[in-house]
Amino acid sequence: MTTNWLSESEQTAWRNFVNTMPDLDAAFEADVAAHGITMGDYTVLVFLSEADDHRLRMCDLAASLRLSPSGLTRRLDGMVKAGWVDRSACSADRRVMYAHLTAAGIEKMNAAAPDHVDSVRRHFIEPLGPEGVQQLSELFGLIRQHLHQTQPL
Amino acid sequence: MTTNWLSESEQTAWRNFVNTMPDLDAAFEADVAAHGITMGDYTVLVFLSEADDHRLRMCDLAASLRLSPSGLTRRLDGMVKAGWVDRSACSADRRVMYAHLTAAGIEKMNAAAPDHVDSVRRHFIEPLGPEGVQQLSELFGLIRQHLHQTQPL
DNA sequence: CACAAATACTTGTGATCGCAACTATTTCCT
DNA sequence: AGGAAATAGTTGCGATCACAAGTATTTGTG
Repeated sequence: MTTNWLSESEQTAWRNFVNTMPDLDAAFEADVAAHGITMGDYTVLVFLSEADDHRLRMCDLAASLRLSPSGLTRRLDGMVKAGWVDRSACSADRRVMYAHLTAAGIEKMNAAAPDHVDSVRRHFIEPLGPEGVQQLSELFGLIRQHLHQTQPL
Repeated sequence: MTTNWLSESEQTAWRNFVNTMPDLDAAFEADVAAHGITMGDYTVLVFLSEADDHRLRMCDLAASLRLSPSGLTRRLDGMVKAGWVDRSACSADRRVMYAHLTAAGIEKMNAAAPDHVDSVRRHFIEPLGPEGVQQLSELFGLIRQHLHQTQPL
């Protein structure tokens, strides 16, 4: 059987998507860099700031970030050194380490968050318009749903 | 002035998008791994196979791939070692190196491309449906257009 | 209870990639 | 023509991240 190649319009859609994504990522990265952090750092700050007591178990945080255990260990190394996060043991389960947001980390989060939201507005929300936002939300909902049915996650 | 936070629906759209992207990337990566290559390798194969004489100047290829010059040098190191690409000098301009697809590289491309297209169909085209593909194409066109007007590319 | 299996985390190693610095070559300007 | 500036590529270095292996602790099973 011969390959079922993409049609003209499918091709265009795919390329629009694939070519835009790296630039969009780069735009967010560039904006948040004004605060001396990366999007990776920022995402850690987001999850910790939303958590009870501003702390999460390493394994839970790794899952949220889609990061391997070792990846999270190394990322936190940097953030601990920067003073935004510290580690604390868990008395109930001594295998567990908590990642805990420091005062400086909260401060950094509070400084960066409004600018990041603004960044999302400028690069993502505004170009799409209200209808576009709604459409894109549904479309990625479809992709996400299909992935979760299909992928051996 | 207080921060102009995202509305409920904007929040949902943004999270649908941000949470889905890594999984979608991972799905493509996992599919193409069956051929012993990464999406990075695959993209190199695509650009070279579409080029005249199956070769491109390093700088042009780097720009297409959105890779730094050094990044491309290192990536090609691996692909040369694997035998899919070789380097050749340019007689007209002795600063430039061509990246040139080998017979093995063409073979690898021909083997991987149908499976990758199938992968795009399954994870991206089919969940969206014909209308969704069209919508998403337009939406990313808007984002792309806005980025290019705004960003100091 | 005891021991196997699962879980949580860290470390060693290697891949990917960007920035800065460097060499080589070409182009531009006077 | 001649020298400054631009362009093409590589290398040193450091950051990020995953996989495999190893340690420590807890859970589950006979």
